[in-house]
Amino acid sequence: MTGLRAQKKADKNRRILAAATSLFRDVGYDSARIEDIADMAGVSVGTFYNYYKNKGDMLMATVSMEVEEVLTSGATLIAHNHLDVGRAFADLIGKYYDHSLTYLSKEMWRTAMSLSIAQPDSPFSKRYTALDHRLSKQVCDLVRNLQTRGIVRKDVDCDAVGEMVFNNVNMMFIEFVKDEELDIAGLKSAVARQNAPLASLITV
Amino acid sequence: MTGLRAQKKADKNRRILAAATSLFRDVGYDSARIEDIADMAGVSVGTFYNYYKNKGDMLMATVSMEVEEVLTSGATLIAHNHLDVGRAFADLIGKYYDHSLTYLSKEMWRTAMSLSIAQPDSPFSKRYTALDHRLSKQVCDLVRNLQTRGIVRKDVDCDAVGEMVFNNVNMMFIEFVKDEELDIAGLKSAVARQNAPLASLITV
DNA sequence: GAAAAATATTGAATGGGTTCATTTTTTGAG
DNA sequence: CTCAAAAAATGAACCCATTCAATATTTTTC
Repeated sequence: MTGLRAQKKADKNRRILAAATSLFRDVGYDSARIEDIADMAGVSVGTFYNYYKNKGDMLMATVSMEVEEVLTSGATLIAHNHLDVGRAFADLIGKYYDHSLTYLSKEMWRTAMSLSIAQPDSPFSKRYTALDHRLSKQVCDLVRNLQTRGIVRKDVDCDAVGEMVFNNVNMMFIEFVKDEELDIAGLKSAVARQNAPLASLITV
Repeated sequence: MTGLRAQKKADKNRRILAAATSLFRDVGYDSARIEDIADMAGVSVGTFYNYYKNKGDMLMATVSMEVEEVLTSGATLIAHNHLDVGRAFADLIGKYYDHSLTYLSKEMWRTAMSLSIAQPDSPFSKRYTALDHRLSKQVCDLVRNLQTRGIVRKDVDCDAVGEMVFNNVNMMFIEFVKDEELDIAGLKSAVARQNAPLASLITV
């Protein structure tokens, strides 16, 4: 009657998540063995697999959290009354990039991206891709908002522009996580430079 | 005195390459076991590893061939006297996409991309990234060429535009290889639509 | 409250990429 | 031709993620 089962389950889930997060950050994703995670969580290897489909699935919990928060913070920003297209892009993209390393390391991002490309039919990839699309839509929404408010030319295809800007943001982020040397400031300024022509030309 | 050693080496290398290419295409990259490749080539597993650093390294031979040919065919196209920016983009990008599945399957592309992100310090990734940069430069060159010939506005940053267009091409290609349903015609038209605003606005 | 059913845990076994100590082959000097 | 050194080939052993049949625990039924 206590829901003992559910209680234990929740507890174990918490312990496994904590152990994995800690080890991923500590020794890196690749070096964190399932056995180590299970040991640290006080369960067996088999139990780990009852809670998570596989090692990559573990990452999604964290990736998901990271991106959901990014989306939320982006949504509030879109409502602002931006006066300048380039500035608006920089603000939104800045929010994305600034938040990106809150829960995930570069290595964890690389692994997540790598998995989502390598196994596109896995639930992992599906979820990752869905998050990407929501981010892309958000950039499109920003462009549409600017157009409605008369800042962007009436004759531009907002989705086309939004998707192009987002794809560029994404690709540059891949380059960023591939190189431990690069920092967020450099990333931002490179993207701002790339955005400049488009931003200025679509401005009324 | 015959250079017997060198001769055998070249022969084995050829046999391993042929076996791997054939199996990757036939049963897919993941299902092709090193043991199978070695068997088909008539060598031992250990010998495979004397010739290729690892399984992913095998792919690079093919990826490299594919991209080198794409670069060559792109280079001749840049010299043409394009009159329309959108058309010029579509022609170059079309060449890239049309050639992309000559030697590689979508699965092989996914694996190659996935590896290049997951292990950025590996020789594999370095080579892959270098090829990507050359492609990006080629798009920049096209924009510069159009600007020199008075078709693109004098005040645009050709590299910024070129990089943005290429990054979008690349990201869309990732989406393409992630989904076995998508075809090249659809890919081309989606990218053309995304390019349209930028192409029209940078035109004199 | 005892037995049956449902659910969860376990760790040894599996599979495939990669390594490495040992063996075989080739080369070149005498 | 002979033999020692160099180069190449070999496959059993290793590492880890993942699976699964056996075991243990919790819940439900009567």
